Amino acid sequence: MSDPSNATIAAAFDELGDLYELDGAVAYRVIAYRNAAKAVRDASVSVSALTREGRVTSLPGIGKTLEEKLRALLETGTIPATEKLRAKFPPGLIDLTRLPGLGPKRARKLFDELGIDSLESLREAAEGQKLRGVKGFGPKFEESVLAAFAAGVAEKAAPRLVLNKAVELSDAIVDALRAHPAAVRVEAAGGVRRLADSVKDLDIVAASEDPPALAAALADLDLVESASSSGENAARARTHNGVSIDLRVVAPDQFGNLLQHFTGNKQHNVKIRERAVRKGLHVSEYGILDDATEETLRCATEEEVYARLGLPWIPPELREDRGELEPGYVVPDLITQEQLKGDLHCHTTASDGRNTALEMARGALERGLEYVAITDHSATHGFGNDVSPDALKRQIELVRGINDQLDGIEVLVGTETNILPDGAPDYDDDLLAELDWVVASVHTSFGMSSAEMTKRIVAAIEHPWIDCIGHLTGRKIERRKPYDLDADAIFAAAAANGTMLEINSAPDRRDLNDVHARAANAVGVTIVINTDAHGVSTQGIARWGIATARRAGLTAADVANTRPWAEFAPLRKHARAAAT
DNA sequence: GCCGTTTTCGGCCCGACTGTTTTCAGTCG
Repeated sequence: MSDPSNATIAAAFDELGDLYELDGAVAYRVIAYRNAAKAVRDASVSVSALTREGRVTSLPGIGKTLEEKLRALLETGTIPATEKLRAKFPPGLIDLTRLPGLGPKRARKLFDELGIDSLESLREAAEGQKLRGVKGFGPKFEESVLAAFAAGVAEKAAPRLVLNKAVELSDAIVDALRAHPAAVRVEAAGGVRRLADSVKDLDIVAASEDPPALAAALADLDLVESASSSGENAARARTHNGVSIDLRVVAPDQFGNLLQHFTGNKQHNVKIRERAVRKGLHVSEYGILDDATEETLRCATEEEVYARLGLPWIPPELREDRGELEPGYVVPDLITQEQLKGDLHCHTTASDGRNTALEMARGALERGLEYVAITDHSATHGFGNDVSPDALKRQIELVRGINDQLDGIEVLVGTETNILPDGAPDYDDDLLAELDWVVASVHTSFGMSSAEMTKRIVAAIEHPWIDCIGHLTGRKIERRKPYDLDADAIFAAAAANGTMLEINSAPDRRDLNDVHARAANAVGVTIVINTDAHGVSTQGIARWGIATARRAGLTAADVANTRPWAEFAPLRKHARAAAT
């Protein structure tokens, strides 16, 4: 049995939090488990390893009790308290809380008094008008339950929107509202502003001298299917494709407070308010109340909000309570897309791309890059998109010719070679040696154990001609889980071998993710940000890789392909091997 | 259940809405 991953441990703590909540534990105990789950999820090292080393209580929110539970999980594969509570509450009980207006307390009450233990039994009770018999429940609740079932809310968890789709929609709404005469300022907030992997809904904030007019304007947008206003200064809407939008409007002199509040994330805000309370200050979306003067400071800008709290302005991408509020934290000068000088991973018509190598090279040049690597899929890729060894030899000639012909950009010939299950690339070493640059990626056999997958990737990292590992975990955001691997071991091997790890910029990959990128950087791995573009039209997607790098706190100096070609070139294994 | 410039106990963020209530607990963002 291999050690549980951080994701597995975090899920176990979340489940225990849910179970304690159903059990009626004091709220702070439940919060403690949720906080611990977050700390584990955000940890840049293996929590299993920390536990074995006796250092796990150094993580914020993990004390002696949770350490004990972690030890039990490692030794027996389960936590006794979890087993006990699972026996007490049917698994379907948690599902009930997916319904609007039904939280753990009320779900528990329905279970105790009516024996409701699943979505199905809840539906039957609502249809039979049995719910109104329970104190605190009435006909309106029965109606809302049936409406939720009719809308399909109960059947599946609400889908989350991958960031690029969310940004596209959010931009359209923000632009439309800005055009309204009552608008003074309109900005996207929430996960869109933090450039999270995906978002649940869109949060939009605005400043206006006439809030109701702007709230009403949201309902009139073409892309809005239905809208309801809740209060004069707020509106909630749904788009035709089912995305929820929350709009909040305040006076211009409070806009900074509102923007800060709705940018979040929740943990960041909670920590900010907890710190503020110790200074006699109370932070809300309307202002900062000072106990000493009983006056509320309204802030037109976010900078004022943070300054009043004795903090530097923190870029939204870093507002995740991952250390950015700790004393002495220095806000890094985060990398920007304009600082990228090269792209080391893209495809052409030789494999599954839509444009030729010449077109991709020109596209990169037009985007201001100094170097680009042509890296088509390798011999065993399949789907009819593989490049045989002979075809790769022809590709070498072709790309070398393009490089001679194009001024202003270095065009490298490379490959994205498959990492076979035994860790070997699928071209001969002699052929790989002829290339300028080799990315190696896992495209098959995702289901290996963590130990096997780690061994496989480390073998690739140790290969003399593999310069870089592509999309390390294979995740597809909201569609496919990352494969199991020991990230710490892989980062150590990459640092030791001088093998680079990419942040793949495909908006549904962003792999390395933010947590991994931070951890890899911390142990000295050389990181590059690549587009993996399959056509000229998507060569701009580096913005999503940049977003992940910023969320990881990386600066230009932390990312190798911000360097000019003359400085980047010698960092490649291909250059180092040629020099010896 | 965690934690400390309120330090080993007694605290632990903010505001709004909802449906059900006679004053509010629970839920949500």
